[in-house]
Amino acid sequence: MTTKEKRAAEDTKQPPVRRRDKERTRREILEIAFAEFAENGLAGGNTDAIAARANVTKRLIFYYFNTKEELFTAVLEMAYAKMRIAEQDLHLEALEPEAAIRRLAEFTFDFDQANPEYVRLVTIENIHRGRHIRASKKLKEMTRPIVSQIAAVLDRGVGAGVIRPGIDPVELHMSLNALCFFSVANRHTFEAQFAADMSSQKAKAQRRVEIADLLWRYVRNDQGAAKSAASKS
Amino acid sequence: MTTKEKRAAEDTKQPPVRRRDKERTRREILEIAFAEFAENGLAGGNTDAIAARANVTKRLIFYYFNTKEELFTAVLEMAYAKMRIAEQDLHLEALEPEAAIRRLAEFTFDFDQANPEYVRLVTIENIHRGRHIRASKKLKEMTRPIVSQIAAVLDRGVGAGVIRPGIDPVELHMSLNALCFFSVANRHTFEAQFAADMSSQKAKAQRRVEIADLLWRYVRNDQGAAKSAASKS
DNA sequence: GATATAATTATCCCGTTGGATAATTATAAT
DNA sequence: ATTATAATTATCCAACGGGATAATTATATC
Repeated sequence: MTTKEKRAAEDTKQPPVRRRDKERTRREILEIAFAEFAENGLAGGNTDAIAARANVTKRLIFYYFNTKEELFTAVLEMAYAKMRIAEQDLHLEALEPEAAIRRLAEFTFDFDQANPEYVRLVTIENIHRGRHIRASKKLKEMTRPIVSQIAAVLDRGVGAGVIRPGIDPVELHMSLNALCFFSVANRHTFEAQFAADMSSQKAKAQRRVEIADLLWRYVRNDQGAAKSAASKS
Repeated sequence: MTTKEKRAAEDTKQPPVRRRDKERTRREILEIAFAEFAENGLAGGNTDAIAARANVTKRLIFYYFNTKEELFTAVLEMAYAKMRIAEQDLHLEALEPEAAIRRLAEFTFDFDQANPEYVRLVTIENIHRGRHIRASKKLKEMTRPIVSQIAAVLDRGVGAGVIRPGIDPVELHMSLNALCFFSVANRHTFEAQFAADMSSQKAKAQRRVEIADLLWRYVRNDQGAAKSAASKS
C-alpha cells in the first residue's frame, strides 16, 4: 500500500522522488524567501520563518546561501530573470507604431499589477540603495532587451512620420515604468491621502488606458497633420 | 566665567535654557527618528540608535511615544505636515495655464529631489501597506490642497481653450508624482539595470524638463490650432 | 555490501533590541 | 522653603534571530 503509492509517485517523476535533491531544495528555499522578503523586507525577513515555510532546517539556508544577504541577492536574481523572460512574450515588431506603444504600456501595467511581490522586492532593494543588484555579477550581466525593442518601435514610428524624433528609449521606458510602478508601489499612501481608488478593477482598467494615452500623446508626432486615434471619454 | 556664558546663552533664548523641555525633547526625538527610519526602515530602525543620536535615554522615547510603531506614525505625521507646508509656496494662480503646469511639474520634481528621506519614508510606509497612515487620525484629517490648486489650473486652461477638458486633477497629480517619485525612489535599480544616469546634475535637469514636457503634452488641447511652446532639444 | 560524499537535522549560542521597573531630580506652584 | 508633578536616568530583562558546531543519514560509486 505505502509501497504502492510510493512507486506511483516515482513513476510520475523520472528521477525517483529523492528526499535529497540539491536543486529542488535550493529552488524551494528561494521561492519561499522571495515571498518572505517581498512581504517583510530584508531586515524584517526572518530566516526561521523561511525555513519553516520551506520545510527545511534553518541550517540548510546557510548551507546553500551562506548569509541572509546572499540569499536576498539570489532572490533578486531570480526575480529579475523571471521578468526578463516575461518581456520576451512582448512582440512589438508586428504592430503599427501606435499599437506597439499602447501594447507596451499595457503590458508593463499588467505585469506590475500581476506581480506586486516583484514590485515590493524592487522597492526594498532600492531602500537598500541597490547594493545587492550592484554587487551581483549575474545581475550586472543580465541585459534587458526591452530597451532595444522600444528603440526599434520608435525608429519605425519616426520613419513612418507618426512619432516625433529625438525620443530616448531609456527615458521612455523610465517614464512608463514610473507610471506603472507607482500604481502598485504607492497605492496605499496615495489612496489614503487623496481618497482615490487605485485598487478596484474599474479604476485599474481606467488607469491602464490613461497611461497608454499619456505615453502615446508624449511620443506622437504633432507636426503637420497628426492623424491620431487618441480620443477617449 | 561659566556663569557668564550661561547667562549669555540664557539671553539668546527667552525661556532660559531648560534641561527639561517637553516640546524640545519630543521634537528632537522626532527629527532623529525621521532620519533613522528613512535610512533603515521600520524593522531596521533602532531605538537605541535614536536615543543615542538624540542625546536622550531610550526610555524617553517610550515615555513620549509608547511604542516604536507610534513613533513611526508620529514621524510620518510630521513629514506629511512639512510637505503640505511646502506646497503652500506653490502659487499657480498668477500663471498662464501652460506655465502653471510646468511650474507644478518642476516644483514636484524639485521637492522629491531635495527630500530623498521623505521619498524613502513614504516608500517604507507603502511597504507596510499604509497601515500607519490609515490608523492616524491626524493624517486622515490632513487635507492636501494641492489637488484643488491643480483643478483650478485645469479649469482655467479649459476655459481658455489651451487645455483639453475631462482631465481628472487627482489622476494628473498621480501621474506627476509617479514620474518624480520614481526618479528618486527607483534610481538605484534603474541605474543598475539600464546603465542610465539619474544622479548627475545634468541628467536631473534634463529629466526635469522632460517631465514638464510630458505633462504638458498630456493636458494641452490639440483640437484645432494648438499653439504650444513645447519644443526642445 | 562497504565506503565516501554530501545533503540534512538537532542543538546551541550570543549579540541585539524593544520595552519594563523603579529611582531620581529639575521645575512650577504654594 | 516645601511640596507635588513630571521629565529624565540608570538598570535590567526576556524574546528574537542570525549563524555556528557537530552529528546523522541518504545516495552514488566501487
